[in-house]
Amino acid sequence: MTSTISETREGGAADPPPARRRLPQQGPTLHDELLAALRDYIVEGHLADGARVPERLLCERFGISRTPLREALKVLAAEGLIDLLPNRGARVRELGADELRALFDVMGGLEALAGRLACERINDAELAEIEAVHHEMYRFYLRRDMSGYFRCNQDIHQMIVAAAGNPALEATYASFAGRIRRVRYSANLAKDRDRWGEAMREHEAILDALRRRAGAELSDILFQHLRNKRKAAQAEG
Amino acid sequence: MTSTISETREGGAADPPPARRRLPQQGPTLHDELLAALRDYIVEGHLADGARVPERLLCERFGISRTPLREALKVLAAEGLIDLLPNRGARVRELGADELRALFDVMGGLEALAGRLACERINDAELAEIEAVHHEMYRFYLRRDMSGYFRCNQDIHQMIVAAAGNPALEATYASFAGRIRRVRYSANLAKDRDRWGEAMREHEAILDALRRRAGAELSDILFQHLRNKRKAAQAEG
DNA sequence: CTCGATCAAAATGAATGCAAAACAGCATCA
DNA sequence: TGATGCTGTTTTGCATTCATTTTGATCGAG
Repeated sequence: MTSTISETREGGAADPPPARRRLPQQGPTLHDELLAALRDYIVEGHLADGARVPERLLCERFGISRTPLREALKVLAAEGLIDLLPNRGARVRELGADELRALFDVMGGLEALAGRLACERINDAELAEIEAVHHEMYRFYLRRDMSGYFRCNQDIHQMIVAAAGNPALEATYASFAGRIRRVRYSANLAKDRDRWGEAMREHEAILDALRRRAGAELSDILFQHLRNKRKAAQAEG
Repeated sequence: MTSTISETREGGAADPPPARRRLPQQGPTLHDELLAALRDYIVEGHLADGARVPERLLCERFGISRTPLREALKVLAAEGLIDLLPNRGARVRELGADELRALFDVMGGLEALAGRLACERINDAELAEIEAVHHEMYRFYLRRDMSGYFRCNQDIHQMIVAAAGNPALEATYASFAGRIRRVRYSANLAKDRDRWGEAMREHEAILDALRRRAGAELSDILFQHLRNKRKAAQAEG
């Protein structure tokens, strides 16, 4: 990621503007890079919930003027990552339990759709890839390696969405995933051994339905899978 | 709609800026109104497919400067209504057959989700409302009144989405509906008597599943319903 | 006559400037 | 002592300005 936009480090806030480079705007637009950088910055959780997002500060941090920053903020507001209060600046959107549930349900619906579409298009090679990751995930499960398990888990869901071959779906899914990722729902499966096993069984069912190209069935499983995931995450607050 | 933003009429383009009023920014933000106005303007199809969207012109039309307009354009680009080519301005996004199919599929997935959620929450009063519109639609069908039929049809789908009680879903659904509405898919049911009857039967099934609160089943029906709708629309291109 | 290069005009991307609104601190008063 | 009104500062929203790129046209060569 050799981006033009680079965050100056977080700790020392008293940096003089680091001599803005004036490279001749080669390929990608400055605005787009800034947008992506800001989105990552927020999704990664560097800003506290409900925290003000002062323009001035971010301008200095990213070394740009207010105009492109404000454009990016409008887009992020439209995406639902921040709230834009008139004359009162931007705040990181806080997610109440209800909103979080709503987002999870939409994620479930999107995955359900992805599963249905994937059953129509997926070929054996793609399926084999997913199966490979699935087995890797199973090994992590046996070893009780949560971080590895999570990584595989996320990869599988992402691969199903990709297998749907629907760019609009993929983009929407990514957007919702970002909104949810902000939340620290440490769905701590280690403390809930039952849920972990249940999730593993659900994944077996997912793969089985996918192998059989059973679209409607896979759709249901995926939606319920997300539901259960949400419940496990919220139960533990 | 007594909006601050009002389009000057379309025909005469040689209007001098109509003495911009400087009211003290009362309630709603100027930017938001502009955004909504522009979105409507594009969704309503006032701009040809792939047409350039010249900033200057729109600035004069809406009586504002380029800054808020450009902010709105960024948002619309993020929503997928327009393409923003670097240094080459904005163009109304053209939808090829593939993209249109992808959008329809997502709409189908969203409606499927809405149906599932609606089955969990809907009460008898809401159900009765939908049934009322359904019967009204049936009367339009018997009279072969397409425009009335379409209106009811759209209302029903909207009501199902609303009954899901999920703001995020509702917003996403509205966004996709706007993107699709741009397309002139005159799903001319008059010419395809069979499809019209079939659609009517599908709606009967939808209502039946909703009455029985059969979420998964309704989900399938709605997705297939959208699929068939798309096929009918595209068959006639 | 067609194709390519050069140059003026327009449009875009970003920065700066300015007026209005919100915020913070202090003084005043009940 | 606590609430309230005033004032200076900061922040936001929009307009304007500047630099760069694209666009269109004219001219010339093959």
